[in-house]
Amino acid sequence: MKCNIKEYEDGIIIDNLKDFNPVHIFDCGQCFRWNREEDGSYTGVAFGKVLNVKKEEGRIIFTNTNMEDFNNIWFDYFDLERDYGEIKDVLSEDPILREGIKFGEGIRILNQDPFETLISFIISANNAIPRIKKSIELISQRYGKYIEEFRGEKYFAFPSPEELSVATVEELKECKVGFRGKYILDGTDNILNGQIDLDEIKSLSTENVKEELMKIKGIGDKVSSCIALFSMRKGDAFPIDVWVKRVMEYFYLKKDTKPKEILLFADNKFGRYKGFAQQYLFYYARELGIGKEKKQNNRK
DNA sequence: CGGCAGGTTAGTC
DNA sequence: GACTAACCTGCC
Repeated sequence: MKCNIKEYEDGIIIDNLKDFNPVHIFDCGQCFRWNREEDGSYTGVAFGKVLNVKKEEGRIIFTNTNMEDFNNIWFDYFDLERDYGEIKDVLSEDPILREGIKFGEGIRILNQDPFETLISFIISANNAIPRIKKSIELISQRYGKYIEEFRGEKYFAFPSPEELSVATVEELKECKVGFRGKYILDGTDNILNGQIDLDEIKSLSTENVKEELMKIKGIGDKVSSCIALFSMRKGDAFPIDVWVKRVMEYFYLKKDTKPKEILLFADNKFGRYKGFAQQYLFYYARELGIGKEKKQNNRK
């Protein structure tokens, strides 16, 4: 990478970091523990650390960290070794995606902790983002380790499988997970007793990763694709939620289409980068307000 | 305040 | 194999 990384008293500053837009990274549904501060920066928790991220005059400022943590955790977490220029070049061959890339400029797919991602996306099923965030926060407060206070807020790590295994369905209900409590426990069980080894399945093909993950109750096609894409470097995973379905039908298929067929189409069209394509399309859809035409009285 | 959003399961055909 | 009601909570 040709960018300039400097350490300062409370963190790291990077000049000339291409393809890094905090808004698009944190606001595209891939992560749930990042929150916007009043100054426009984002504070979040990952791998037991609290970090603040801000883009200012083309520089990226990582606050509350140091060179060691940056190298050991954040470099990989933010997928900084990946050349998004190459991905954008390939995807730009499609004229629709060329437009989408403009709106989603600076998006990166994070490499998150697999267990946290697994539980988070079990919670995401049939759920809305603010509620998902709330549940994950409550679970972290209740079962995770206290990390520190940052700008007046207390931060907790997401629990390990061991820490979460003491939970009961009743307790999880208090964390607002609704009917998903039993799925969370089934997932935790499967990881704890070694039925599914997340580090091991990482090396499988996307299709086989999904198959392994779907052995867990509450994990189907969409959720397993999200876990593969957002925590296991499976850039060819293509999670199809209602929004992706709408976007794909609107731009390409022009008619009601089953997820299986959408996946097939995406595979032909975008190939090994279809996971990234999905992220860019999401922004294009948002910009154009696709899906809102039926109910105009929406936000924004 | 009733209606609705949102993936997966489990049941029915 | 395809189709669909039910699941829980918060927001409109």
